[in-house]
Amino acid sequence: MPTLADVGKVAGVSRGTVSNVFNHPELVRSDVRERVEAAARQLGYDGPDPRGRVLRDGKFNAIGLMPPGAYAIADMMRSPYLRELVLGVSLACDEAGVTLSLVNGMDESRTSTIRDALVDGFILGHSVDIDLVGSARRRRLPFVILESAGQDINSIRIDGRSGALIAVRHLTDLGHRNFAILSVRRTAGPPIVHMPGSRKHAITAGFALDYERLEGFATGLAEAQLSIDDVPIIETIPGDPTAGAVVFDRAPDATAILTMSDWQAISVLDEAVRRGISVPEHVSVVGFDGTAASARTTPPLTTVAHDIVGKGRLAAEMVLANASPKQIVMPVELVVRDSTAQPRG
Amino acid sequence: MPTLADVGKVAGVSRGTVSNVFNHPELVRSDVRERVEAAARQLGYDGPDPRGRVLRDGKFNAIGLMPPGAYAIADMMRSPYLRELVLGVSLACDEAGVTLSLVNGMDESRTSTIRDALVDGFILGHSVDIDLVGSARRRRLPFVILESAGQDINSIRIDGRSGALIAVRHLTDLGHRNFAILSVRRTAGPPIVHMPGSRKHAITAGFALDYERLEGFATGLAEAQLSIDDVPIIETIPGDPTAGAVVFDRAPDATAILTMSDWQAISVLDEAVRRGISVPEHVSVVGFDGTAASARTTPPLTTVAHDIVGKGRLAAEMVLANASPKQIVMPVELVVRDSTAQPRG
DNA sequence: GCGTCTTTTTGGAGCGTTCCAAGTTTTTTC
DNA sequence: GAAAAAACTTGGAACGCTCCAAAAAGACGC
Repeated sequence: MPTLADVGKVAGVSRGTVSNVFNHPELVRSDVRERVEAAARQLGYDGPDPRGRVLRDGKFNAIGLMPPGAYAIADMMRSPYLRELVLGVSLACDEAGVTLSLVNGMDESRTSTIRDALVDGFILGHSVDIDLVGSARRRRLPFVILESAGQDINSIRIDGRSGALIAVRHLTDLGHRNFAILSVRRTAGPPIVHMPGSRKHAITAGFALDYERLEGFATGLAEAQLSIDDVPIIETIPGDPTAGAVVFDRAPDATAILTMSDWQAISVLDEAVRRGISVPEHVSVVGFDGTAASARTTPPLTTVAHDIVGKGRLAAEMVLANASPKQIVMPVELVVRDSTAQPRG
Repeated sequence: MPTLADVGKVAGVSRGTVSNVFNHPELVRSDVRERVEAAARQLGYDGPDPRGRVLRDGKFNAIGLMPPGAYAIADMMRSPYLRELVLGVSLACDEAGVTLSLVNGMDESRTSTIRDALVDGFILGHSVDIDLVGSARRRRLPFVILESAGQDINSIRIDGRSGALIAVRHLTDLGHRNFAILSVRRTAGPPIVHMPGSRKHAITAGFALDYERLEGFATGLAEAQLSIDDVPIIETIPGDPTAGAVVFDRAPDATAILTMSDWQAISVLDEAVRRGISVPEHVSVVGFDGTAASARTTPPLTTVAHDIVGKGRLAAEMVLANASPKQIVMPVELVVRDSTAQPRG
């Protein structure tokens, strides 16, 4: 493969001039420029090799996005939530003319991914086991971590506690007394069921966000003289298609199902159709996230919404701006649609 | 920032040995390894800088995906079709441990994107105006182009002609005689309406796929003694939310609407709801692509389906394998659901 | 202990570019 | 037509790494 220097030799000019022909043509006299271009054509040289540029400039013009938890990059296309997050990130990347690299990071390999990715900054979804923040720090690149707090680092998270609280209040106001909670399992594996009595207070390890939401649920239930300890809690990975079935099997008496993502709520809705259970007549369902998908289900989903696209965009902008660390908490809001109603008689 | 050489100096060993500690630790005696690791810790050196590695190895361990037509990378999250395509690509990337770079390419900048992207190969969605193939060739990297033919290059396309044909046959078999066609506009801009009589034979520039499909429609109509020249043809960009409205406004007598993507068909379905037109009682609608979304609409969409995820996966595998050029044509199949029925009396 | 074989370590070469201060040529001005 | 100013070109330095052939060190057998 010809290089800048080869072209220069043929055209009888220096490397620097050839470089200028491609990058700053206005600095080169036109006859020289033409000679260089002719030489380049003759050698089949099509402009500076990005590899050399990267070393010299030290920049990749790309940011990396790593999915949270046990997700692979393919899951970012499947999850309604992640899809909107990626949309927001890509909007900012489009504007900044920067490439978006979807970097994989299943568990152990996450840290090596961080070490080796060809990016100028990261957006990290949080992981349970791994010291992502430490790895990211060591790489000395700007980064934002989502749904996780931390001093002196960029983070964006939602107010999960309030979100959970308003969801429960909405349902208790409607008169519900029998709940089930569909919580998130953050590691790969089958659903975990915690029935009342048969469990410790603490639930399987999750993200900070998950504990917060559980707390919010507990507070809301307590306000209605109910205890979360009497509520079945089922944990599934977000895309688990069996989530709905497990809920109906293990909590048949619930009149209200609280979930931690729209994706899970959709699974519940699908299973309800399969079993001839009608929503909201027999059972009320509340989603979480407020994805576009939640507005298009049958019935449209009541959900705890936040601006996912805006979150993704903001995350990308923070990475790109590389300013001093900020911790941002995004507000949530209950969007009431048709999947919740008073319990029957 | 410390470098390999700095670490070597502190540990009293050569650069090569430090490199081995990080990349081939089994080649280094353990006491030396520990000394090097200590030196690295002391200097805050966290492993070889990927910039140097890229220059030396000449590989990026990434493939680039460029969206077709006037799409930006954000649109890949919006379009049901592209979303599945990206899913397929990312599945193959996950398996190969390769990063997926979403590279932008609005029109003129596409070729420079190809020149500069930090990837080992490309998957290109076709573009109308630009000589993508030429640029990709010059970069001398393996690439696949989608929905576009070409000698001596990798390409994957669907059999659009047959797809269009079976869609029309399905509708004429049901007894439909009044059609409208919702075609694709491949450049940015508002809908273009071609009414019978007021148009030339040729339609606005599109992809090869679009012409093929128009041909297939024409053939199918001719089989039923109908002429495509009597059919209103409306061209919209795929995500245009007004597509449905334009169709109903300009082709109010149609009992059957042929589209070129599920996304457009969904827009028609939405507009039908808004106007109180019921599908399939008042009007039949056929989608194209066979996305997962098409199975979840109300009513579920009859559509010309192909294996989009498989296509994306295959494209990535071809790029990764870098074998001799293949031209692949994928079969299509009519999936009959509930959006088509006999026309009313 | 000495030669032989094996395991480790070394340091030069090269990957292709861009920057920049210094040098050279061309143009302008009087 | 010479001096000054402007325009253009040059080539060394640096970016940080990995490979590899050769050198050095260590292990082993007798």
